[in-house]
This record gives sequence, structure tokens and C-alpha cells, in this order.
Amino acid sequence: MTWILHIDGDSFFASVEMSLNPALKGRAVVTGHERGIATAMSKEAKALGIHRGMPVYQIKKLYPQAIIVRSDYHNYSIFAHRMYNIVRRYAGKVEEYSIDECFARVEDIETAWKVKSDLQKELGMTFSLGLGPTKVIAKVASKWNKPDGFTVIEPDKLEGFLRDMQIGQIWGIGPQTAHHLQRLNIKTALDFIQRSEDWIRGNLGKRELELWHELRGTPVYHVHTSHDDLPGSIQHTRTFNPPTTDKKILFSELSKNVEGACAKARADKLLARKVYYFLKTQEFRYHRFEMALPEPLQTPNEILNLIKETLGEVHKAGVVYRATGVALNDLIPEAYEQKSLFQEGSACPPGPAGGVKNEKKREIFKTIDRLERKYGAHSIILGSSMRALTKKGERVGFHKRFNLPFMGEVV
DNA sequence: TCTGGGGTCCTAGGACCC
DNA sequence: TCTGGGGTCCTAGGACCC
Repeated sequence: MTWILHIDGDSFFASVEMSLNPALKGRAVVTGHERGIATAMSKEAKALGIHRGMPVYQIKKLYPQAIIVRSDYHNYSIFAHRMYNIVRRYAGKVEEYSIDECFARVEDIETAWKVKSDLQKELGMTFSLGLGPTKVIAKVASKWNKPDGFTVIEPDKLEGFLRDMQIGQIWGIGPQTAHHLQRLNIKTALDFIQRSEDWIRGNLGKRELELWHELRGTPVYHVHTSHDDLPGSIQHTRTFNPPTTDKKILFSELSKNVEGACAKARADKLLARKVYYFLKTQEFRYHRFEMALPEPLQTPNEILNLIKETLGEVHKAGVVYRATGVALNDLIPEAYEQKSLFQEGSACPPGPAGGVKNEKKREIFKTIDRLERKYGAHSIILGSSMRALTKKGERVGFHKRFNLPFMGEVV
């Protein structure tokens, strides 16, 4: 039989910290210092009562023995790739699902045990594994026994597992859907799969029908290797404190987000054909705007001009905003970009405006990317992003942060 | 959990066309 | 023109995940 294996790193971020620094082993380790709230914690920290989202000042006060460290996503990502590669020794198809999880197809239970043993030996941390006939059941299984678990759910043992599983615990069923299902008298996963297919079709949506099949052991979701598709979007968002009504500050925040998203696009060799941005109000409402770009872009200037032109419509005077965000959508690889056949020197009219100019601009930004790698992030930023930099919650002006030439105000 | 950042996918409704 | 039915494409916004 072919099984779906789901692998989940236990307290992944905290475990990576402990693996890299053995002095932390056995201690209550918490990551998220930079955010001011706990992001992940070791089982020792959990045992003390520390939970996700707990403020750092509170942890310090209540549990002085806890060690609170900054999250280091670079290291976590290195460990994630080691994890994927170890799994690939044993499985042809591995889906890199997230920084601490993956799916794989394996032929037998022994193989899954070998994966677990290699992972733990080589990465110096524990993993919880779940084995089942479908992805959703494999997820149920890996969650069943944590940490350091290994749970196999055979198709004919399904009911026993699903009987004790609250509907809201199922992967893909969030608070809204859970509430809706409870009102229809579906409390557990077993209640759910015992409804007829017709009933599901008549009363629920596509997502729920898929989950219904998966939970009954019929695969709907496939393990797909992660390299086969591009990301659909690149986003950069940031919440700031204090919130503001000031359009200039909001533009500056957007500017910083555009810079960040474009840097990522260049790093991934992608071009955006659409841009979307939003202002998020204190009430968590979004004022948004989406626009098609005149040509595929990965540099900030034109995008910022477009935002500048439209911000007046999006921004509502007097409304207090707490965050802004930018997404580059409709991404295409650099390689696909049509080289203009009619560039300088040609007798034919030029293609989309500024083909050559853009080429140069792109070169400039590639140089910036190299300098940033050398001198560190944010050593060079656009003038328009200056206002967004904060220090101890205050917006610092221009000169204080000015260590390298800036690229000029966006006109 | 009074709420950070980066993603994906689905759906309802409007615009436009025949 | 006061008016049916159907298709497609796009957008806003919701829901969910890690």
C-alpha cells in the first residue's frame, strides 16, 4: 500500500535553537523576542505554562528562568531544507509544505521509521510523524501523538481516531466553518464523515466535500513536489505603532513594503504584472487598491508612482490606520519576459515605453542588492521610505539613519 | 488570542458579450 | 427598445493555513 506521510518538527524554532546551542538543552526556550510575544517554545517552556502569543515582559516576570531569543528565520530555513533532503532519501515525492512540515509518499511503515530515525539523529531534535491513506488523515495522525510521536491510521481504524476529534481540529476547518457545522449538529470528525455525500453537497461547499472524501480515506489532495510551480504572489506587510492618519507616513510605509517585495522578486528572478496594496484600519478593515502594471516589473519606482497617484482615493481622511501592505501578483519568471524586438537603433517604433531605461534601472537595483548583501539589509533605502524607519517607536528623520547614499526622492 | 507576516484558494456578483 | 438566457472574465473579500 502507498501511504501518505506527514512530518512535523516538534517546537521547531525552539528546537533549532537548542540543536545549534546545546547549552539550551533541557531549558525553557522561547523564540519571538523581536516581536515581543512568544512565537515558539520548547516543551520545558510549555510545561511552565508559556503559550504562543504570551507577551515577553510577562514571561520574564513570571518565569525568570526562561531563555527568550530572537527568531532566526535564516537558520530555521536551513534546517527545513535539511529535513526535506533527508526525507528525499526515502521518498520520491516530497512536498515542502512549510518551514517545519512536509508530506511524502512512502510504500511501507518501516520506511517511515527510518525517516524519523535519520531526522532525529542528524538534526538533533524530535519529529512527529503521521501515516495514513490521505493527506488530511496523515495530518490527523501526526497531531495525534506529539512530541516525538509516530501514529499510523489504517483505513479500517479510522472511526476510532475521528470519534474523539473535534470538528474544529481538522486541517482546513477554521472557526467560521466549525461554528457553522456545530449548528448543523456536527461536533466531531466522525459526525462529519457519517453524513451522506448528497447531504454534504446540498449543505456545504467544495472545500468541505473534499475534506469529507479525504477523511473517509479517498485521496483528493496530492503530494506535489514544490519546485513545479511559481509562487502566486510576493507580499510585504507591516504593522506600525502608534497607528496614524498621516498620509505621508502611510506612503512611506508603503514605499518600504514595495522595496522589500521588489527585492524578493529580484532575488527569486520574478516579474510582477499586477500590484495590490492596502491600508488596514484600526478596526481591521482594509482599504485596498489593485492595478495592472504597464509592463512586468521588479523595481520600485514606477510602482511607487502609481501608488502615489492613487493613494488619495484609497486613504480616507481622519481614519486611523495600523498597517499597510503590498503584494506583487501575476508573477512571471524573468526568463519569460519578452525582450523588446524594437529597441534603440531599430527603425520600428519602440515597444512599451522605457524598455532600455528599465533595463538600466534593473541593473542599478541588482547592484544595490549586491551592496546590501555586503553591508547588510537596509544600508541603502529609497528616500521615500525614510519616514518609515522607527527607533524605539518614534519616527526618526532623515539624517539620523543616513549611512550611505540614498537613491533620491521618488518623483 | 483583541490580533504579526507570508501565503493559498474559493465564491458571489458585476461587467461585458452574444 | 425595457428586455431572456447564458457564458466568460474580473474583482472584492472571506476563510484558512503555518
